[in-house]
Amino acid sequence: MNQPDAIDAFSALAHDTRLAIFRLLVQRGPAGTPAMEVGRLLDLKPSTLSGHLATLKRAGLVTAERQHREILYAPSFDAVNGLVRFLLQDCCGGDKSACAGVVPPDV
Amino acid sequence: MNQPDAIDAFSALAHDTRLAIFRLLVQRGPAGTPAMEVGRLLDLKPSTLSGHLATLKRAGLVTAERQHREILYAPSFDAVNGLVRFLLQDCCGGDKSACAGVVPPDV
DNA sequence: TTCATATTTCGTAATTACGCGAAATAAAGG
DNA sequence: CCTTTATTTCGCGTAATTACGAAATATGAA
Repeated sequence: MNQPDAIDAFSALAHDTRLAIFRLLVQRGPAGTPAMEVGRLLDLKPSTLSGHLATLKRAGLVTAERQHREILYAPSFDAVNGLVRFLLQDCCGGDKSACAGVVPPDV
Repeated sequence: MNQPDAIDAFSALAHDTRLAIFRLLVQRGPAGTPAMEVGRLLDLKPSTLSGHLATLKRAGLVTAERQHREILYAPSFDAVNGLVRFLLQDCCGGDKSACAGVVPPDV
């Protein structure tokens, strides 16, 4: 993870509708959810939905796979982990004891 | 954590300079870093720095404490944890086995 | 108080993001 | 091929964000 990619990811999540989409995909699980179903559940116009899904995909936060007529979207947990690791990189000047308990041990 | 607060936090991080400031504070540790030193290290004008620090503080990502003449800024690790928990809430429809290993166990 | 240091507020101009209607494109079934 | 379903692209008007100079404010030292 690098700074520009992290900014793309945070920008993607910094939006009411996109954040709702991502959290919905998280709750639906790694098998993926059809775009149309996302739009139906969140009451989004097709063009608006398409733009937001494209933004999330470009940011690496979701993956897309065509299944017959529909496109299934699934969240990327690796992306979330990468973001957190990037945020907390070299935490506390290497003094792990300073932030033990509040930071995952593998950062 | 709720949706509007999460959006404020992600918006705050979705900016080149603010992300650099936050990561610098993380690396400096919980004792805090004077605003002026942040500005010196990242080469920021006072008004620009002030605005960005205020944004990060409003988003709950950093804390500020006056120490003599300076204001010490420190990162909030709790805020990061809260964001991640919010993002991954009710992951995979409650089927923890679906995302074991990629998601912290306490989400 | 007087001065120097540290930080915030305000105004402005340039840039970018936003939703969504309409039209175009893609894929699969009949 | 033709139709239906699913998704994307384009264009427009609107709204929010940005950096930063200049001035104001706050704090502590002399």
